Amino acid sequence: MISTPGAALSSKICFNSDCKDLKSEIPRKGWRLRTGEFAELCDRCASAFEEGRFCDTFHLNASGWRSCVSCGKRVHCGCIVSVHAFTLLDAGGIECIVCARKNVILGSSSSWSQSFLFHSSLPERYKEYSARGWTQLAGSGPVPWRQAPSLFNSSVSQPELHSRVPNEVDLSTSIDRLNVCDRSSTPSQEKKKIEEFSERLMNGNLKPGTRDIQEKGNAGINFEEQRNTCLTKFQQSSLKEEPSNPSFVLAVPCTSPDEANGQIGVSGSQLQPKPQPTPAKQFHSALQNGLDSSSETRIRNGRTQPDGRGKNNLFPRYWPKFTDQDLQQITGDSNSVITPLFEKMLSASDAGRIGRLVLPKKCAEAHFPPISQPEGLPLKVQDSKGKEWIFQFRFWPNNNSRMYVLEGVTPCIQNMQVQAGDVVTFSRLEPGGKLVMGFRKASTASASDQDNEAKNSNGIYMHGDAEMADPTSWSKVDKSGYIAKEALGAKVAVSRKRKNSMLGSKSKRLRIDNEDLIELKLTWEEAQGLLRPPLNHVASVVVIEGFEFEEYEDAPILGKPTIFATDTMGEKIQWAQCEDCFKWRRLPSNVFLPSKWTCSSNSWDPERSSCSATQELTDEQLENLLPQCNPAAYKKMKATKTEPENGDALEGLDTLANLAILGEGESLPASSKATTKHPRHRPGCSCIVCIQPPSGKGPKHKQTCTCNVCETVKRRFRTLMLRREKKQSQKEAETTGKKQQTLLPDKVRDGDPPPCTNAENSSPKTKMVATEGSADDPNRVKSSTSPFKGQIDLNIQPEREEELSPGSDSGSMMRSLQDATDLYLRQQSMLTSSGNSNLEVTQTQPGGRPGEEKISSSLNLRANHQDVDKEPPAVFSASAPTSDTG
DNA sequence: CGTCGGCATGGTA
DNA sequence: ATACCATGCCGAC
Repeated sequence: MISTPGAALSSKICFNSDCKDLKSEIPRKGWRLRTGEFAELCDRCASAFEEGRFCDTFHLNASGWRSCVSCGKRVHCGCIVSVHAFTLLDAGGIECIVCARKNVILGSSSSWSQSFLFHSSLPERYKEYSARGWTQLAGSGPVPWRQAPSLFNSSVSQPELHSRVPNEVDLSTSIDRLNVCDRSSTPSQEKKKIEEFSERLMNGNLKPGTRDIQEKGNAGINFEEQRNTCLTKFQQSSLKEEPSNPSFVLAVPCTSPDEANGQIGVSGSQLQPKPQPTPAKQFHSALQNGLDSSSETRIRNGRTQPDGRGKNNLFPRYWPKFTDQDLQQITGDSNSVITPLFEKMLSASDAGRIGRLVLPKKCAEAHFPPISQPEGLPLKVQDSKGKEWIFQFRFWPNNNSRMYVLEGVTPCIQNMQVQAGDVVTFSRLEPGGKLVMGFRKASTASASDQDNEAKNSNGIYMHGDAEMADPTSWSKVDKSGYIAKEALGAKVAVSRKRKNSMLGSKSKRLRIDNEDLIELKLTWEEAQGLLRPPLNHVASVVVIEGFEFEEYEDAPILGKPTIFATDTMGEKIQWAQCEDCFKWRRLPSNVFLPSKWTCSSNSWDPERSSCSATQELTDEQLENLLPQCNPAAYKKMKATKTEPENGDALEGLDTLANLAILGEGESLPASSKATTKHPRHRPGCSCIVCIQPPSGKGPKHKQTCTCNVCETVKRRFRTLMLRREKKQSQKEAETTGKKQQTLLPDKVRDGDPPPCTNAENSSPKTKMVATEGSADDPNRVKSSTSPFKGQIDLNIQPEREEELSPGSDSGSMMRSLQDATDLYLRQQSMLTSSGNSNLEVTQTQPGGRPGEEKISSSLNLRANHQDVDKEPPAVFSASAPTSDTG
């Protein structure tokens, strides 16, 4: 597909043989050819090339597309244009340059600094540390690394790297290379050598002269932190990037003057430059840097290992699950960047009086300084209050392996008032590379066991020191958790009061299972479907890995539930209910309503822009429009005069969304949700839905936020869209005939009530319905017909909940609304100017109790992937009645 | 006798 | 089958 260089260069035609456009007078350079010259391209192709979408544009049907083993993104590996967009992996497969670079950069930036090492007072140790400095290595050049040499040499897009002194560069990268080798493929002998070598390198960076306390026996003593060294400075410089160099943290086009091509923006990197995160949100960048950026698989499985070292090695249960609040609590200082490392649920042994915290081996090796002697090193750790502690980081030989422990943790653990079952988190604070320890109370403690934990100990992430958690900032989340706990009743009560609770590994797992016993029947997809852009906000479009996402300044909202239908003219419409008079009004299908919409806002039908105007729909029509969906919901929606929605509606939605996500293991049995299937949405999940404060309240993620949470949500959303679209296509192909039969637009006019919108079109939402039936039924996700238990009415009021039968089938209602959601999503993809409308989805919660609070969660992301637009909106089987019930 | 330190054992992934 | 890790065990103090 690439024509021969000579011919193309000499011609007036764009070098791209698939283009044939004329080059401009001053042709733009594309990739470097084997002759050394550059391909001369027309503007269009040059732009595509520079933006990294050349192969996507011109080689889509060519062979050679492969998927990045890390993020799953497809990369064209079959031409010269994209030759630098990927790197071949030792174990086979390829990794896109974004991931490859990210991993390497992560390795660099994640290098622990000695600032959290307590400097040993032992002379031997000093000898070891200082005898062989890393400058030796620096002078000897980079340690062999063959996978992605360009990753280390970029200067165009990573000026910070060049601002570093060469030694620093060599040190950081070399050590991490060593570590990468160490953790991945080197034989044990060599591994040991490398490990010790790297250890010396690391330790050589220590300053022998600074000595604060003795090596041992000082656990729990606070002290002033020591300042950093050049390695730390590197971390500072690299993480506190200049606004003009925003691409360091984000994946950047692979660019290197050392490369033959020197091209920029090959397909491996499709991220467009994003606004620089504010300093206060730098941890987002760090997170983004450290966390997976594009893999649905990884999203499903939880966060990726955020640190370069040990990446892909840690078990999911050790993956950190930090929320913004957590990070902010840790950082406090807005200039700090926090990088989650790992977390561990405290075992009885850990929390016992022995004061030994067993560290997961891979975590220890990945994130803590290498140690070659069993006595290890004293480690400085700062807790979330800013208090600093000294632990002895050491290991025991064990079965030809090592068992890493932190000794002397008892004072800290007692100080934090954590116990077995609680979770301790480790993260790194930049600048300084300080090791930060946080705690998260176990989520399932029964109230009787832990009255003092009250609402904060309900599975929503918080730090152990309860007084640190700002109650206001947690209000909504607390409510969510509170509801969850209430709804679950005794099910989730897990006693933790025994000091030596003997929470063995088995117990631990059971514990996790219990955490997941939130029988909320909403899936992530469902929750996603609830989210709408805020009103009257123009979205900024951010392109992430080739996908466009709309981002809004304000928190997303959940809009008014409407029912989509097709009128007799085949025009798509929707029915919305006035907030005041509860009459149903006909609206164009592409409009979106705020949650509190009234007739007076009905600008589309002036004649019915007042509550005094009659309703077009007859009761019968309405009845037929709704009941198939959900009698309970119908009852509610049909209600003509009940108390208006209270102001907590959105709160309730937040709660719902939180709960929904908490329960997102979806319909998996709790036991299988625990650690492997969907660790993300366990209690403590840090996904945006779980952590997002209610609309308009509390800190929000900015539209430019690139934190892992936001990125994850975006990717997930994208995947959701694709999946749904695919399903939709399949289903539509299967049921086209049926639909045609059910589409009887004239019937309504004749008095035949319109069927529920979802009656025939629930296919794309099948998966979303989910979760009905037994929680143990692995197939229930696929079922769209079984009773839809456990739904939550997002807008329900406690008073009204009483009318709802817990066992009532509101699934069809949900499906209806999901249909609407689907329509909305598709419309969003097609109608670029309709971002100011809203939908609202209503569900009922069987376990709902009067007085329970509700919150709302919101998120407004829109995937604009081409695939999403391929299919037309679903044809809704409901027709628009035109008769007026007067 | 209680605690500590180190190692061994066995369940689990 | 293996590695990991929770914790049991035991000698030293």
